[in-house]
Amino acid sequence: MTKQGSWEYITNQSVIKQCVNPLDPAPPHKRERRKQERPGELIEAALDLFVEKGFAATRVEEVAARAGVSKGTLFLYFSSKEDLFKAVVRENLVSPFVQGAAEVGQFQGHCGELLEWMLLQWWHRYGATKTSGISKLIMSEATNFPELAAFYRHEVIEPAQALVRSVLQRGIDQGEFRPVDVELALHSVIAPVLFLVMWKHSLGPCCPASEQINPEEFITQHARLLVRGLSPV
Amino acid sequence: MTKQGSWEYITNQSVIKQCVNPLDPAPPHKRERRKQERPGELIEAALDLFVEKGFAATRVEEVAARAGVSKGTLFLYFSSKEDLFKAVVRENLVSPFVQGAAEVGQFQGHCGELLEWMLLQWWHRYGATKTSGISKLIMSEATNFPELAAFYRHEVIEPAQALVRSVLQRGIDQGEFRPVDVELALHSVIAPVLFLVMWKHSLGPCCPASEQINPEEFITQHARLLVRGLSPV
Amino acid sequence: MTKQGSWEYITNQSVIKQCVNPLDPAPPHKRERRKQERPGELIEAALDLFVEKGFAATRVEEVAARAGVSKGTLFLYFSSKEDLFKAVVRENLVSPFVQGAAEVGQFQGHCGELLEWMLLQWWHRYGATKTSGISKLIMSEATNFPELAAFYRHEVIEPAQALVRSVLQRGIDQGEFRPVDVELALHSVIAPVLFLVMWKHSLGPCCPASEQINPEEFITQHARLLVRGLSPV
Amino acid sequence: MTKQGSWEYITNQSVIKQCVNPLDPAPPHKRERRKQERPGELIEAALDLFVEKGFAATRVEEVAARAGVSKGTLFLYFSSKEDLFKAVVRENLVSPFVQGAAEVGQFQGHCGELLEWMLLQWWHRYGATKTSGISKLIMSEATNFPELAAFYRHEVIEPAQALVRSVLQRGIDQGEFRPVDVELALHSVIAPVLFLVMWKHSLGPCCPASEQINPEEFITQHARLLVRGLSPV
DNA sequence: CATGAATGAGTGTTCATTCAT
DNA sequence: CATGAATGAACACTCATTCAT
Repeated sequence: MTKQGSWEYITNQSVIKQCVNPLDPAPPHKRERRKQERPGELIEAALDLFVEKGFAATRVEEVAARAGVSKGTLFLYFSSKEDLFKAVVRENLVSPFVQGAAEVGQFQGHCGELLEWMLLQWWHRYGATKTSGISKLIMSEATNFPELAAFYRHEVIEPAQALVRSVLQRGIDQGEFRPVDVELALHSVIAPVLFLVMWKHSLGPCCPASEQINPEEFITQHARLLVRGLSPV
Repeated sequence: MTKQGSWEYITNQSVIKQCVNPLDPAPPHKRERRKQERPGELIEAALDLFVEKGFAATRVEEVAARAGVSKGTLFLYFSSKEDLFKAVVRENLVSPFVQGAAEVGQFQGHCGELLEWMLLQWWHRYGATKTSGISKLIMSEATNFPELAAFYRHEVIEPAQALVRSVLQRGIDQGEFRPVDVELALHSVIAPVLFLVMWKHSLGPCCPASEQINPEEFITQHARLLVRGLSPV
Repeated sequence: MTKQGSWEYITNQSVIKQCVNPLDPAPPHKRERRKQERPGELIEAALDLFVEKGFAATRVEEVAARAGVSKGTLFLYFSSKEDLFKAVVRENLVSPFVQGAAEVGQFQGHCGELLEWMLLQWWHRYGATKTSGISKLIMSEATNFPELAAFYRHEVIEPAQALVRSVLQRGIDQGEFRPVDVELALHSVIAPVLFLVMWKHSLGPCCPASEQINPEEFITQHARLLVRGLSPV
Repeated sequence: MTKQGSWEYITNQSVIKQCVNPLDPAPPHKRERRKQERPGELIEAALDLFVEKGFAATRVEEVAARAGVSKGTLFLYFSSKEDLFKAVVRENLVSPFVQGAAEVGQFQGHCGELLEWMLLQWWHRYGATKTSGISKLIMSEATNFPELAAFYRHEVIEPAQALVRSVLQRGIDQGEFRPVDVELALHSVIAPVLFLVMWKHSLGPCCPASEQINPEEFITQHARLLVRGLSPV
């Protein structure tokens, strides 16, 4: 019970965090507006550019320009380019599972259907959005920013895995799935969609239109393949 | 006789030496002439550093130093940093792949088994080695070096996809697999192993031992899930 | 009163200072902000060094140092070494020429006199100054920097030729000169003064005083020889 | 007399020099041929390249390659690139006036005709040939190689000036020319043809065909303009 | 003698970071 | 607070010169 409680507490915290998020503040006084919004505007600009060009290839001057301030001002809010990068990742690490997890918990019905629905939801709410660039960013720069990698693992990967794990386990418990190794199967579910995100932000853009993957179709077929592979008999 | 004997002995020694360590033959001179070995040594050093630090963050001088030569010497063998990278890819990905593809062509038997075998082979020969860092590197830096990305797509990705595609198609033609969309299924096969490689070179190292994925087990189960999912009835 | 007087005196001084040496106004700060003056100072420094050592042999760092700034600052104002050179040419050759050409247009009188006057003016305003080193420089390095050569031809040579051509043609039309081939005659006018410039910046300095050419006398006599050679009867 | 004798002696010397010139040796033994010819071949290759690209832009490796030897071999014969440059200039400083001077001395007739003939001869024998690149080279690099400039002045310029001076003086003495300042007039004669050489090796090649100067026509018209300008009445 | 592999100081250019105003 | 001019340490790449063979 304590565990569950503390888990809820953490969840709440992160929800609160999301509200206090400087990107979305209560309407401030006109005079202070600019000042308070600065960091958020810089982070937003930086997110775009980091995702598009990577950490090394993004110039702070460009970030500042896109945020409509001077280069010097950027360093007033972030002590270094690395610091800015960390802030970008931290700020955008809104786990797309917080809300989704609740819905999943209330889901009544076949786990196979749930799995397919979950993956499609994940794609629509996260994978298809700009924010998914964060995942690419983290995988790309993990070795240079191990602390961010750990942060991401803890805040995003593990909750996501827990969610998928619970669905798979429920499917097995209900006799809907064969008793496979859940820890391994979990990656069969997650890997392709994470890969999709990586692809979208790396090699995808340099492939001709004829070779583009249709994400929804791919996810649907993949989910069905897996569910069929998991089903008993 | 003694003289002759000792002479023979020396001869043998140097022959042995050559077999044991061809990189260090006879007393090495300050200015060694090893035109034959240089490119290989440089490629090896470059592989290590590119994998470790990424393309942009690796300085050519470092590569040269690790190969035991000066900066200028590197440019004697490779006309640019990009050229060096291409050589690394050619040497470590293209050549081994060509060899592997030939073996697949000769395979007689169930396509399901072939699929599993292919993925495991791919893991042992490539995924498990440091060379697989190249794949991570490419995905990380593709947007900044479109020429490299195109080169990789053309030389590595497309041949690999063609191979998997042919196996899936054969399976369908032989009635072993259901007539799924091959272009989509292909990614269900490849994505998880590529993701495994990404993971290994990014977030993997910051996970505790307890959360490590056992690659062989994962690949085996994944292949079987897919094959089961693909099988008719 | 003394105070006021001395104050006035100081004010006057600084006004004078500004007139005498606008480069050193008020107490200079370590990090001076002189966006207005910088380009001019850099162009001036570049002119000196280009003339002295040639384009290729001049290092941008040296130019920056002579202008009292760092290497990076130079690139704040000029995007490349070639760009800097073009600015030097524009500032020192193109602008003054445009002004001179206007005066020629207003000249009323004998074309023979005009020719002599033009050549002498050209010498005083350009040939005799260090700026004329640019012409030598261009001829020396034209083959290596075709873009610069084309730029110079277009911006300097052709306008100058057009000017001389127009004077010759007018002389012929007015019956003051014989109807010679204007395109050839044009070079008889220009070549000697350009040669004078080349000489001044190449072999001249290594000739003993006794062999120095007096430019004004030479130009005067040359002009008169030509005019006499061009006159009818 | 002594003067004249020593002058002749020097003339002979330089003729002898020309014969001993490694570029044109008596047929040597086959075995030694290569060795003896090396420096000459290198100098020839270097002349071409220095003329074409200037000193700084010519790479010794290119010179060696054009001469068919390795880079190392070049340094066997010339201790440095500068040394090679000096050898090129020295070796090619065959005064085109040695033979011409004799012919001029024997000329009987109008000095005006002689002047025109001299300039045309000079063009055909020197200006139009590859060797005229030397003049361009020297003017371009004079400031970097003052000793070569002095050498050139002494060996080429002064004899040439003496020749032209003598013709002008004779013309004045014979009442064929007006008594102008000979030292100045001399440059009116020489400058245009030297300029022609500079032009040919610098900006000429980057001008469109329509703007090319026809050398013979220019020299002819220029000579006639001058002679007319010099003639009395 | 001739080679050519190796060197390393030097070049133009970029960009995160600083700091006087 | 905000600016933006200035900095200087890098970096990829070049090339005259050396020297072991």
